[in-house]
Amino acid sequence: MVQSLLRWYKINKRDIPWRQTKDPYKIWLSEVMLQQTQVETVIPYYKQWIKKYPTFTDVMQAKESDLLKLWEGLGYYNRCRNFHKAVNNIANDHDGKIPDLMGDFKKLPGVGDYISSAVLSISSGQNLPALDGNIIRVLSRVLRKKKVSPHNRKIIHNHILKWMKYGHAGDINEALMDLGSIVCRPNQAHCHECPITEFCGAVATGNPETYPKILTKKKTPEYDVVTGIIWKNDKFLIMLRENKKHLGGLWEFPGGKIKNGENKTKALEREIREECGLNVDIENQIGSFKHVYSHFSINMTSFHCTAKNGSLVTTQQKHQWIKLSQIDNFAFPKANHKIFSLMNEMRRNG
DNA sequence: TACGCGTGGCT
DNA sequence: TAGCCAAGCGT
Repeated sequence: MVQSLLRWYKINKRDIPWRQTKDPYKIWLSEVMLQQTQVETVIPYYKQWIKKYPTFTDVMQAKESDLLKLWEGLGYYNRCRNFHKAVNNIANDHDGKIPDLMGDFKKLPGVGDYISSAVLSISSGQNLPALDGNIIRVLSRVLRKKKVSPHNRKIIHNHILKWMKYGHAGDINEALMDLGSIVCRPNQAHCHECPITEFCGAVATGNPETYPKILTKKKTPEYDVVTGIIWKNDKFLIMLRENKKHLGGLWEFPGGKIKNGENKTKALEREIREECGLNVDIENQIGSFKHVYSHFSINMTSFHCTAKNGSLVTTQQKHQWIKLSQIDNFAFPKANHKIFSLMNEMRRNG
C-alpha cells in the first residue's frame, strides 16, 4: 500500500520550490503560506520571500512591517504576524535554533498540530501524521469513515502512523496531500488514477465523493413578517400569542409570516382575516425592523390598517384593546415601541 | 464547538 | 453566478 503510494508520489512529483529542501525554516514558511491557500498562489510569494530572506538568521533581523509588505495580497495576515512573533521567540528562548521537538515547536504562535507535524516529518523524518484537509478526506475514504469526529481523527492518525513504521514519514505526508489535491478531490474522486484504490473502503460503496460527510453550516432561517396596527380612538388591537408558540403568552399586533407567492399586503389581509375575522384596508407602512434571535431572524414590516366591515371575531387567540401606556408583556418590545412612537407621530399629524 | 480571518479560482 | 473551496489557527 505504502509502496504504491510512494511510487505514485515519485512519478508525479510536482515542481514546487519547497519540495527541493529539508530546511525546516523553508518548510515551515511554506506551510504557513499554504494555510487555506492554493499552491499556485503561494509559489510567487514564497520565492520573493526566500530571495529577500534566504536563511532563518535573515528573518530574525526583519521588521514585522517588512514581512507584511511581502505578504501583501496573500491574505490571513495574522499568519505573517504570528510567524514573526514565533521567529522572535526562537531568537530569545531557543538560541535562534528552530526547535525539533514537537512539544517545543507547537508552542510557537501560529503553529498547531498540522504545521508542527508537517515541518518535523519533512525536515527531520519524525513519524508525525500531518492531518490537513486533504489527508483527512483521503483517509476518511480509505477507512470509510463518514464523520470527521475527534475519535475518527485519532483513528486516521494511528492508521498513518502504522504506514510510517518503516520511515518515509515526510514523503508519506506529502504523497497523501498530493493525492488529495490532485486525485482524491472533494467532488471528483478520480479513482481510476488512484494508486491505492484497491485499498479504499469508499470505492466499494460506489459513492466515494460522499466521504467524508460535509457538515454544512446551518444558516439561521430568516422570516418575512407583516403586522397590522389597528386602532379605535386611543386604543390599539393586540393579540395574545399561543402558549405553545415561541414567545407564547406575550402580546403582539395581528399579523404573521408572508407565505410563498404573497406580497406584504396580501399576507397581512389574510392574516388579519384569519386571526381576527376582520376585513381591513391597508393604509401606509409605518416601519420595518429586523430582529435577530439566536436561531432565526425576522424582518417585520408594520402597516396602519382600518377595519372595512365585519366584526372582530377571534377564534383561537385572545385579543384586547389597550392604550399605549398599558403595554406590558409584549413580544418584540423594541420594534413595537418604535412602531408606537412612529404611529403616534402620524396621528398627531393627522 | 463555532466562528473570523483574505484572496482567487472553480462550477 | 453566488456560493463553495483551498496544505489551519486562535479565540
